[in-house]
Amino acid sequence: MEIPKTYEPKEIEAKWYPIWESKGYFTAQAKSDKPAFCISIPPPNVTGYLHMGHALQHTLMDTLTRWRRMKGYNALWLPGTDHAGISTQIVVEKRLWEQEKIKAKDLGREEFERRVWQWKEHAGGTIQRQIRKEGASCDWTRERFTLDEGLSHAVREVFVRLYEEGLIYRGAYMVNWCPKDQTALSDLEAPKKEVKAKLYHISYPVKDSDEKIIVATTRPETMLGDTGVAIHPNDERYKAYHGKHAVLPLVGREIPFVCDELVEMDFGTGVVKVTPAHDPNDFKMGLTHNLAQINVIDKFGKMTEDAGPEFAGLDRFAARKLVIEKLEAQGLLVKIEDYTHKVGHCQRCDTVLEPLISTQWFAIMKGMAQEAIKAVQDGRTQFIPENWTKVFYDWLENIQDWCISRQLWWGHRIPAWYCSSNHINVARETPSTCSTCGSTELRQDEDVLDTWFSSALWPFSTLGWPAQTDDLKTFYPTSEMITGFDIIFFWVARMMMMGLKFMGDVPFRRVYITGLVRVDGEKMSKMKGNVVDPLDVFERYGTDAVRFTLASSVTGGTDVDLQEVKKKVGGQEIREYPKMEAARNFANKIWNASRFMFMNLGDTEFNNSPFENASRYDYWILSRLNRAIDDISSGLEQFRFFDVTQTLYRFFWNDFCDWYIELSKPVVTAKETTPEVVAARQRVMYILEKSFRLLHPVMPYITEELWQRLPHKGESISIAEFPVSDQSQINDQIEDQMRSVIALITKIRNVRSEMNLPAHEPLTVKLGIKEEALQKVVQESEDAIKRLAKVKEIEIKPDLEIEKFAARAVITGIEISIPLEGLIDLDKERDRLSKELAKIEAEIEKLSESLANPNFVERAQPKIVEQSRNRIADLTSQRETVKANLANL
RNA sequence: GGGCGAUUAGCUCAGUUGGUAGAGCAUCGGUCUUACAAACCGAGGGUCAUAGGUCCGAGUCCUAUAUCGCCCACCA
Repeated sequence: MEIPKTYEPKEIEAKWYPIWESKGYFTAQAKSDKPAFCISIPPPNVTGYLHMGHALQHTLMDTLTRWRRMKGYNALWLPGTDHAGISTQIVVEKRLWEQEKIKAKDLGREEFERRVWQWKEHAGGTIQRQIRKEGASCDWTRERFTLDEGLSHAVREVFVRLYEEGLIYRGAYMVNWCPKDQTALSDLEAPKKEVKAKLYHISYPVKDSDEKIIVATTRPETMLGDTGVAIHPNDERYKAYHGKHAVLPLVGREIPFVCDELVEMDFGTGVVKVTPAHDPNDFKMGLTHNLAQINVIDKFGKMTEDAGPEFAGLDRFAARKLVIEKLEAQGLLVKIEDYTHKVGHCQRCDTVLEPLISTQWFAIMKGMAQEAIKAVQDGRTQFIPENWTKVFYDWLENIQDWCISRQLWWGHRIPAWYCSSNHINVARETPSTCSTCGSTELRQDEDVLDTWFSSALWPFSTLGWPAQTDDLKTFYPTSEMITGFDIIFFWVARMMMMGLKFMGDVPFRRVYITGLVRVDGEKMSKMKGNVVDPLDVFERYGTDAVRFTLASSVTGGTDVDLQEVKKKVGGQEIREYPKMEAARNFANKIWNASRFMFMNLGDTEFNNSPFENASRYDYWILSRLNRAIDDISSGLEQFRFFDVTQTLYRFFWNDFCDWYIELSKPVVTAKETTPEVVAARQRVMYILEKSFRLLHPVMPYITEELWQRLPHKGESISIAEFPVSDQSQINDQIEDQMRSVIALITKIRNVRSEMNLPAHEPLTVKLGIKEEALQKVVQESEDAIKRLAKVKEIEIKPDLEIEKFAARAVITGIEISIPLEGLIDLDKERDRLSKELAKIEAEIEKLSESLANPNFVERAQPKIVEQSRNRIADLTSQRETVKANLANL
């Protein structure tokens, strides 16, 4: 069979995915006797592109899904996309403007919606194609989109039920308003950012008095809407003002002093101006003290008529300047300080948000939040790593009502209709008459729901809810949720609440929270130019290699850091990723080990139990294999992806390639095909085949390709059984024995290298081995030692006599002498032995210190004490040997 | 202001009931040994951030401190 010398992933990857998909390997059964396993994908933006964060999470999800599928689960990885309200709408609006100079408003709602669908059809599908490239074993027959008919149905059902229960209400409250995007936002979409600003101290005259009080504000323009001045009820300094009024400068309005505990006496002067219409705190105080709400800023961020003729129409920031100028002119500006504080910004467009009072829909989350907390407390859902649990609790404990309406056109329209008398009709189906007054003139609410509202239903809406489908019965609760910490509140918490509310059970059993993918410790950003495009690196290193890299970078849920090395090639800068190179090399190693086997296979048939009457090293690799199976399985169970990949790497490269293949070579490559030779080939094939299956969840493409080339019949490794370990094949004794053989070979090589001996000159080696069993082991491994350490003659005795011109070494249980008449450099040998002696003595000293301590001997575990004694005995004998050899030089 | 995480070899990171510090990459030396130079063989390199404490014994547990990073919060 022709097989190239290096692994070329491109064609192989392109070949397999369509086969997997068309054969239906990833299609789960709605009803099955097998245990169910399900992961719902965190739906990416329908018009989005794959980034490294997806690649990371999808790799983990795919690895887990493939593993479970191979273990015989009815495994479902359910894919889909999110309509992503604001961001999609913004993208389409921008395109319309750039390409056609049309504003959305001019198109009208229906036409605009049609255009977005059009754009979705056109640009959509990209992300799905890219997910396929990752090798993701999603069940595309069950793909969902949040604006699907089915999901929209679920959204409506949930909205109506919550409304009927009084958990959704409509009202005029203060919300975060984005003057650019023209919509309300939830608190989560309004991250606070530190801003360098000024703190303006303004003096307000007290009515019927010559006194003035000083207030401090970062937003002087809002003073035009002040309707009160607040002080702390216990503040002695201002007791005299209780019940009095201040006269608002520039406006002349008389505004009352109010007492409120929200005021911090220690901050500034302890006096706060109160603008109920433009600050969340002031809004609350306004309600408490019945203060008027005067809107002086509109939804575009411009001053209103109520701000007065001089200010009306001005931008809020221009108004700020003008207010300051005027106050200064009147001598009412006391001072301006530099001040750094946090200001809410739009998550999408970074515009400084304006707190505004507006009529919106809200969901009351407190009760549901408590249920979600309980579900985690009693272990129905588990966070991994565990420390996210606390973050989750803290947020839910302090949850506020969720503003769920958005002033957008792209999304699930709120199922509320108003008659001409503004009676509210919330209904599953479009009503024809008002349920309150019977009016037939109904208009639907213009707003849509927050994107996250539909996402919150994702784990059950995608399985067919509210219909009681087989899918829903089989796969809910889903098994694992894998996502980033950045959407724990946006999404995970809300799924928990909605799942518990509407399904009566948690949406998933475990949540694995991943970190961020960084480059050289930095967040990726277009500005920095350090964005890594997954498709680009798939192309350059192979998808399997990138997957392996990502999986191996996942440790305790901490961030994944890709190192980057910049190289100039022909004046062009190329960015390389050493970890990916290493993983590519690993893939190449797998390729070449397989190549070795295929080259020597002939017409050898596959044998499921080729380990009858085999050699020690055969049983050794079998033991190593079974140990690896255990480690990999428990690692996958516990999301310990680093351990999984490391075990795969070490088992395959170090144990299998470096030792087993080398040890097997003479038999496997023999020209004559005796039954022993056939058996040896079958053993290599057996180990290799199991290795492919172990590797497959992480590296699906290369393993499928190679597995298919094996002589046995199997449809696809995707649906092959994941190896199960056989404890009876794990053999500590044999592993110990092989450790000695390996140590011996390594030591001889080491001496050769250290003594600068010719690389190819076969050596004669004398070994002093007292223990009979070990003697036997070494004797039986003579051929291997000769070949792998380049030795022509081995002599084994219980003790070695002193010899003048020889390099001497010692390992546990074995004394080594390599006669080097004429080749030896005595000074060099003396140096080498002295160093060795120093090492041994240092260890002896450490051990004897603890053994000399009676407390250690009494209190330490007996096992540990015994180990120390054995070790020290071994070291002491080694020391004597080295000393004697040194003295003889 | 609260909370969380990190600090181990030049770099990136492992280190699961406390019991002689590990890997990959990089470095140095040697090899085309017919699977693989994207390879093989060998070597060097760490007072585990600092200071205390518990313990026979601490990278691992406790308490402070420092530096970095992240999250949450209604001091205008």
